[in-house]
Amino acid sequence: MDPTKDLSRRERQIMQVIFSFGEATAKQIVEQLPDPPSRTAVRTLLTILVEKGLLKYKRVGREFVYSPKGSREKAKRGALKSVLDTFFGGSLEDLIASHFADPKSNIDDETLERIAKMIEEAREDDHE
Amino acid sequence: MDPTKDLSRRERQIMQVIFSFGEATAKQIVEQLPDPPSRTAVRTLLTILVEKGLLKYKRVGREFVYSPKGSREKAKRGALKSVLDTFFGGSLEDLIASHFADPKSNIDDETLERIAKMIEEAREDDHE
DNA sequence: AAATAAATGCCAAAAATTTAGCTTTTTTCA
DNA sequence: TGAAAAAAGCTAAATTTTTGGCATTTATTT
Repeated sequence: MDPTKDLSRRERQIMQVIFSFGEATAKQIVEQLPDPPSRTAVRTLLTILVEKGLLKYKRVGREFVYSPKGSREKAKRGALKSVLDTFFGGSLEDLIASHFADPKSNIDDETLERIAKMIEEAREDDHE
Repeated sequence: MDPTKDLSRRERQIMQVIFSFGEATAKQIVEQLPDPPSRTAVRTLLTILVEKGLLKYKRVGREFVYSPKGSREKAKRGALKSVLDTFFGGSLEDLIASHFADPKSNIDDETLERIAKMIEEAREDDHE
C-alpha cells in the first residue's frame, strides 16, 4: 500500500510529521500540526494508523513513541515516484532542472561536485 | 496556500489527476480515480476546488475542462520542496541518490549526460 | 425543429473523519 | 507510600467529506 495515498487529511499530516522527525510522541505531533487538535484527538489517529499497519510504537517511560513501520527507503522512493509522476512526467531531469531554476535553491559547490560524481558513477555503471 | 496541503482525500486525488494531465473533464477524472465515484460526485468536488481557488475551468462544447489555477512552476516547486523536506531533509543530493539506488529507475545514458551538463552549468554559475 | 443524449445545478442523505470528555493506568516526587 | 501529574483506553458526539438523485440546460442527430 502506498503510505501517502488513501490517507485522510489528518492521517497524512501526522505521517508527514513522523517521517520528517523519524519518530515522535503524540505531544510532539500536536505541536507540529496546523490547527492543532487536542492530544486525545491525535492519539485516536495514531491508533488508527497503527491498526492500518503504517506506524509502530514503543513505550518509552510513560509515553508511546511512534515511528513508520515500513522501510524508510521504500517510503522515500514511493514519495519521490509520486511527485515525479504527478509533476514531472516521471523525468528526474525535469525535477532537477526545476530545482536549479528555483531562486531559493542555492546549492553550494561541494554538493554540486558530489552530485556530479554520483552521476559520473551512474554513467559508468550504465556502460557495463 | 500549499495546493496539496489541507485538501481532503478526494480533493487531493483530483488535483493529482489534473496536475498530471494538465487539464481534464469530470469524465476523465472519474476514469482515473481509484474506487471511482459517480460523475456527479466528482463534479461536486470540482466545484469546491474552484471555490477554493485551486482550479479554473473553461467551457468546451458542452462540457467543462478544468485546470490548475496557479502557475505550474510554482506548484511543481511546492510539491518538490514538500517531498524534499519531509523525506530527504531538504537535500537534493539525497533525493538523487535515492533515485539512482532504485533498481527500477533505469536512466538512459543521454539523460545522464544532459543532467551532468546541467550540473556543470550550475557550478559555473556558482563561481561568478 | 423535435427527440435524444449528455452535460451541468442544486441539494440532502450517507459515510467517514475528526474531535474531545471521562475513566483508568502509570509514573513521578514530596 | 500516597498525592499529584501525565499518559493511555474507551466511547460517543460534532463536523467534514463524499455521494448520488432529480431537475434543468446545452448540444447533437435525424
